[in-house]
Amino acid sequence: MLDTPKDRIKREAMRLFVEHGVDAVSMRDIADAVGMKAPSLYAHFRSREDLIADLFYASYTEYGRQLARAAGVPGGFRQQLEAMVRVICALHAEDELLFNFLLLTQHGFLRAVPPDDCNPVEIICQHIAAAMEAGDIPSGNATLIAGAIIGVIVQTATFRLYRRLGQGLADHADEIVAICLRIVS
Amino acid sequence: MLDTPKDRIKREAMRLFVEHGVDAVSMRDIADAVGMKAPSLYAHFRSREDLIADLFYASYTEYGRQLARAAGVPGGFRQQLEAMVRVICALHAEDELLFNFLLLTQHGFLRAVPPDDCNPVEIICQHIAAAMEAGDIPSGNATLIAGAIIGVIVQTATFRLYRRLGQGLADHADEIVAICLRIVS
DNA sequence: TGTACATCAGTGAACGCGCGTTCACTGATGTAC
DNA sequence: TGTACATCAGTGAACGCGCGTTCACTGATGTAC
Repeated sequence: MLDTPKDRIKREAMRLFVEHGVDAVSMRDIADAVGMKAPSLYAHFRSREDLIADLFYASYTEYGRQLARAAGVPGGFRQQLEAMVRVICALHAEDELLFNFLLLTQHGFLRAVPPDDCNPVEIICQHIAAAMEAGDIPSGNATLIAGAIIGVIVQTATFRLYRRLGQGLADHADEIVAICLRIVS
Repeated sequence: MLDTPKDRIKREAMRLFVEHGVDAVSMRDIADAVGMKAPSLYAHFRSREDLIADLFYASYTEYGRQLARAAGVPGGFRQQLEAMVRVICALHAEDELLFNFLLLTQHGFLRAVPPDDCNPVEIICQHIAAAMEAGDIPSGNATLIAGAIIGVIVQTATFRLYRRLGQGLADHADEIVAICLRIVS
């Protein structure tokens, strides 16, 4: 079950997209990487766009679900923020390719992503706003603070992608948590 | 001198790239927007790639120069950091289209950008490292701290791009400066 | 066991299309005498 | 002033190419009797 043709297509497509950019990779390129011919891909995905959207949205909403679960840990807001940051770091360590794919393709999709309960950005924004309302952190522009926290994480992943950092997010988790806590202080 | 054909081509190309994504815009699209036919573009740029690279690198290194100048203000490290953050906010206000273009296309170019004196990321990294050496801020992983600061700014611009924030960077400059100072505290 | 048939992942050949780019040409503008 | 010529931004038509996708077909595998 771990290596169905469909899974292999998804993995190789993701690898090529990260390596060369989504638009530089053709259906023939993907098929080659999997060891198939291009028409065979259409037995598994209705179209190229379908394949890409499947890769993006499935992963993005899964990230949202994991984040929502972490946000539900007992304790005060700072414990919840720490749990959220750590789960993102863990997701990066678990599948860096997937994380990088989301990082690189985000701008092609974010316009179309609905701001629902599985949207990671929305989840963080709402938790910051709630913490401000509850008086757990100094009040201010919740969206701006949420953006700052997301920015710290995303840019660290970007630095890792471009080899400015020698280790992944998980190896810097303590420092990233500390920075995020300073932002909400 | 402000409206040569070449300048109009650059501006319309940038607008279309930001609006639809670089790969979704053809030379014919750009020519249409300018009111020309596609072959005319080749009187001004040797190729499509040349046009895009020109747009990106010229702007990116110009940002680097402005940042380097801001970093040279007299005073301690915190004054310099504030000056750098404010100049980026000002650049955003001055030409939001250009800023967004750099934001959206960065991943297509960052692999190829040389880490020289005009690279904005490099400038910030080096200033943070120097401040740590000098004991102006607590020592730690300079690259990580630099990434955090860059992340705060970049993500704020991203939130603005996707209309999560109603105002540009310049209108939030005070808050962004405050967050960045907290990061290096 | 052998035969007929259903299933289905994968293929080879072909399609129409839009792309980046080339090139001979046009037509307006400036210059020489 | 008028005529001949140079310059040069812009154009119409055409090119070869690689793209996403379709479709009739293959060939291996499983099932029925």
